[in-house]
Amino acid sequence: MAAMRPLVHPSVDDVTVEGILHALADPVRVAIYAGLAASEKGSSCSAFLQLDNREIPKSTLSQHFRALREAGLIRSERQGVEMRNTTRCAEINSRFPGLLPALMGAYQQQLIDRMKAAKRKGSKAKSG
Amino acid sequence: MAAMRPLVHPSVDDVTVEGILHALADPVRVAIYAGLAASEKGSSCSAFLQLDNREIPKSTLSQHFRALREAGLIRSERQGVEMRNTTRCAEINSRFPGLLPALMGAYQQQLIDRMKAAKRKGSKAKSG
DNA sequence: TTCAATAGTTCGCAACATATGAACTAACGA
DNA sequence: TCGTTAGTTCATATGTTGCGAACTATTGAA
Repeated sequence: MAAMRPLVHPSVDDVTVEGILHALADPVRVAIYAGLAASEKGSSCSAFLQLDNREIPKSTLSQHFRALREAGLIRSERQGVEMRNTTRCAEINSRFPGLLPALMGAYQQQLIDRMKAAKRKGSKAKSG
Repeated sequence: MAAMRPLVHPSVDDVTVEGILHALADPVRVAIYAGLAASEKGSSCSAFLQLDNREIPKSTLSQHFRALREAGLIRSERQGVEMRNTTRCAEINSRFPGLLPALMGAYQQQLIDRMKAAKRKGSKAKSG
């Protein structure tokens, strides 16, 4: 028992904006997506078990990958004992031009702002 | 009893990308936001009780406005017996340049694609 | 004042979603 | 066949959402 059905990848025409936004409204999933986008040949799931100094349980991680997959943001294919995950950003970019760059750019901006804020606070209070 | 506390509007510096995406991952809220963006002097809540040929219960509508407000996307102020809701898109645009246009543009694209698909289907099956 | 009308909010609960430990499947190599 | 590594599924506890009913707030009569 416990079926282990094949992975679902929507066609690019079935990808929805609300699906993308929902998937990328979660910081963990954004970090995963950004990591995949940065790596040239994709990454396994377990590459993200430790993320941003935080332990992610692997069942949780599996759910996050599923969310990204079913939103159409990534493609996952088995490669031996592990999974090769890659972004589908080219496809999505051709359907919704500029959406993903804008999203990721805003997250990047937010990260910069937060680092600046942390630095300000750090110099004010000497040592957290 | 039943407190009716004052409306919460985050400062623009406290607006988060994940908050915006979560708020705009809901088609009803997107329709509201788009409606507000289109109207010159803002709209009341009840202007959206009927939306896209669908009845929205007013308690539900109230929650949607709250979600948009607390994500920092709109500002609501009482004006007599009703509420004046306006977008905060200028503020957000200066913090996350291009994010909102990209989002709304993608939704617009999706709408166009759906209309095209419906037309195709309509001419194939004569009268769906 | 008191009453009614209009516009939103809050409450309570049912339905749905999410996070995670435990138990599982799947591929590989010894 | 067994062990190992990688990921999925299940059960469940906890969180979130949708909506009817009951409430608050403001205005405008009477």
